[in-house]
Amino acid sequence: MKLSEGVEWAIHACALLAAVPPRAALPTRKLAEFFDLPLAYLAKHLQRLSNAGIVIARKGPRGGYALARPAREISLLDIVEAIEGRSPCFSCTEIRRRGPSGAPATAYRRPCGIARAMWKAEKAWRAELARVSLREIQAMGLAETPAAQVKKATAWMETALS
Amino acid sequence: MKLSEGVEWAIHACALLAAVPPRAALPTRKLAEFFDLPLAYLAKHLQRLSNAGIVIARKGPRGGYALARPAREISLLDIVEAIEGRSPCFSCTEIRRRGPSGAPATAYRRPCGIARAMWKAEKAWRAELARVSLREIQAMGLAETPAAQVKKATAWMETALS
DNA sequence: GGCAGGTTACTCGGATAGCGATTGTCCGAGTTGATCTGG
DNA sequence: CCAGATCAACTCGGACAATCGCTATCCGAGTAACCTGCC
Repeated sequence: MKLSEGVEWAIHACALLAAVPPRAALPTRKLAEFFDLPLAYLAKHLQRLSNAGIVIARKGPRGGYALARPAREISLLDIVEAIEGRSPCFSCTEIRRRGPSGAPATAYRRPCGIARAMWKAEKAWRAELARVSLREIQAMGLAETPAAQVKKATAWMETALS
Repeated sequence: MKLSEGVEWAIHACALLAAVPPRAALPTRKLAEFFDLPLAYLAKHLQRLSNAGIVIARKGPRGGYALARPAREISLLDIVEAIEGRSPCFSCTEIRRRGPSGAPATAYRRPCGIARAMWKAEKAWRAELARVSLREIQAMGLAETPAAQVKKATAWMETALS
């Protein structure tokens, strides 16, 4: 039960993309430089985000990635699902049917109670993630980062886009 | 982001142990037989439950496993954590400190906002799992299983304990 | 008949291989911007 | 000086290895019941 670290990378990357001016794009190379992460592997995660329709890719010179929607309309859940997949964490293998006191599927009217409980908890988790938007994440980051670092980042962004 | 199937096995096993009369114990062999699961692998998970103090192991003839506490005092969270571990799903590697606009740890007063959001969602998930007790799981299973199967299971249990 | 000791069989527990998924990496396809040439 | 075609560099995208954790298994340690022999 461990989320891949790619989730963390993807969220940070999206948060940075939220700060990119409209009509501009940030290439993988620059993103990797900003976070000091391995370029090739970060590219793989950005590719996932692209496939999920969260970011838009632009090829060629002056190309790169940009958010596909306003930051307010992107939730943490969107990003997590893009990286980790949309399949449920808990998969019911219908153990109750097996063994000496089991019965064929037709005998059971409702899904397994254990699975229902697990799925309910999972739903609560997803709901909490869906509630927080990338916009809020970005705002939090700006508010809680030392002013000196924010200035550095702003300057870096300008040189990266020029 | 996938829970190991051992979690499902452990919960089913605990639910069955909840039906065992007081002072009696059910060995791994019988549990594996009841669910038609590989004995050696199921044993590994029961071992985890034992280490976590959820079940009590009794060695020797007429030995086996029994719940360490009343079913009402065992939550799904206890079982999940016993199998999957107690470490948080999302681990923050402090990406914000890295790269050209990073700063040493002392510059940041609060934990990373992304980590806080992820942990909050995780907390909601855990809370939901902690809310449902093994007692409820057992009751659900009894209520929703066809009467014929319940009778079979009861008979099986008597022969298993004799 | 009761009791003590030894035996036996049954149980758990940790240490040990195999495999799939995540991690990590690479080069080719595609596109855009700049350049160069001719009018 | 301008327009068009060419070129070249930069970008993403999917295909390809390596490593780690989950899956699966085994045999040894320990214990409680049982059986036997003796008192």
